[in-house]
Amino acid sequence: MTEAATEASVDTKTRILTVAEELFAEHGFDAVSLRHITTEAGVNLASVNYYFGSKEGLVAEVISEHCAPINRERLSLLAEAEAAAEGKPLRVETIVDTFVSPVFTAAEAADGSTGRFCRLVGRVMGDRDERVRALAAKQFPEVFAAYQEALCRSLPHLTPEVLGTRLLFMAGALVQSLLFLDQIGDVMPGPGEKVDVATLRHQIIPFMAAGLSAPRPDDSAA
Amino acid sequence: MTEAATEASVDTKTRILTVAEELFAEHGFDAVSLRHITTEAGVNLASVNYYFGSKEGLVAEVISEHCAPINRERLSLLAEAEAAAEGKPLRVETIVDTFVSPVFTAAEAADGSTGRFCRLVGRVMGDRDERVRALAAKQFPEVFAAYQEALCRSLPHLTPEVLGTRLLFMAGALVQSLLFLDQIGDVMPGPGEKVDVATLRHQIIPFMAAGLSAPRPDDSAA
DNA sequence: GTCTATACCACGATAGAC
DNA sequence: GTCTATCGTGGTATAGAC
Repeated sequence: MTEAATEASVDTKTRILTVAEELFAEHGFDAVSLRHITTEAGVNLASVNYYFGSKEGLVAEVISEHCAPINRERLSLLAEAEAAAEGKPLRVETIVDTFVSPVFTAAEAADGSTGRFCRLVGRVMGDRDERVRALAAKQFPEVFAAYQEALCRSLPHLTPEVLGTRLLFMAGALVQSLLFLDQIGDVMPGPGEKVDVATLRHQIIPFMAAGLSAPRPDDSAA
Repeated sequence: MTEAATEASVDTKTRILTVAEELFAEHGFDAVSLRHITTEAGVNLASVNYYFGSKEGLVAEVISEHCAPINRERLSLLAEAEAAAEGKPLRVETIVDTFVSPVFTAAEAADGSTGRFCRLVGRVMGDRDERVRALAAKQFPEVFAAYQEALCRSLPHLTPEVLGTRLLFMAGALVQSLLFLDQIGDVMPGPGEKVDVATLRHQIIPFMAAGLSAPRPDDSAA
């Protein structure tokens, strides 16, 4: 941020980040020690604290590096779709697609297994440490507002408040699905129904679109 | 389990459990040390290991004590509804209600703040430690199967596989909503829109019912 | 500025005395 | 069944070399 990075510092810093990302995705944030990371990266233990301030700082950096481009692509795809629609409200499925697709695209683009990336994303939002979640949530308001606005135009029978809540439901379903991807077999009793990322992506869009488009809560009260 | 519990041992064990539940809900599973728990409970540090084997064992016990009654009530409410329907398929909203209500009932019944309980439930499923999630998932197949069957009857146009996946989406949305309840203000950009448990409960049912009832994935493919 | 060596304190776990 | 003492490992802070 403040200093012009020399080659050496960039090397050390990125080496830490690369290894950390790998190990965090594989074993979780607090199952991986700084000693493990620094040994694997061939750097000194204290350099983590030097470059990132703390372990949490390192975690935050890893999170940022993954979430920022996804959110940027979301806004970009949404803007594209809106430009193409020329003022007309978008189909809800289209809106959902721009929200969901960047996540799966990133998952497939990640070198190595896609499962690793999914677990990392899932871990971020599902983390029990409030500070970690807060870091992830920090990037969200802008994205949230854009989708809320788009949905308001497409679903004029619903209030912004209701749509806001439903956006949270949507994000929750997505995140939790990613988190449980690797142990779906444990919770599904059926015989080896394996659910892969492609299936998930294909099935989640109609679910979300229908949920978002549901009648007003008051209309279906028990 | 194996030994007949004496008064003293029960006292120590339950005292640990009570304090642990409180502190876990408040600060998270690994933010609370065994020393913190045992000091607060007025028992010796080693007694946790004696009664629960490990910290993870204690966590598992706390989880079990919360999830088991919720899942029992789910099955009970579902069975009641099915008995009342006399063989006819249930309304999807009814099914969703039996799934969601026990969670919120438990949240409101918890002495102290309801937020604490919500966070605990959220933490269990959102935990980054796979072993913790696996413990929670262990109780699920039975519940999962019952709901999958009920939904198949109510939504005959959908396959069990699709409904199974949507059940996961539903559970995910619920869990993640609980987890983020206390920091919704951070992610929602609007001016102080506070979302309380009652609102959440009221709004989540139509969302889920509509999502579950959505057309087959193939029908709405892009 | 960048990096290293090292010391510190809190944690979970366990062995063995009582 | 309960306690004390202790072990290995964790994150963190700092003094000082380059």
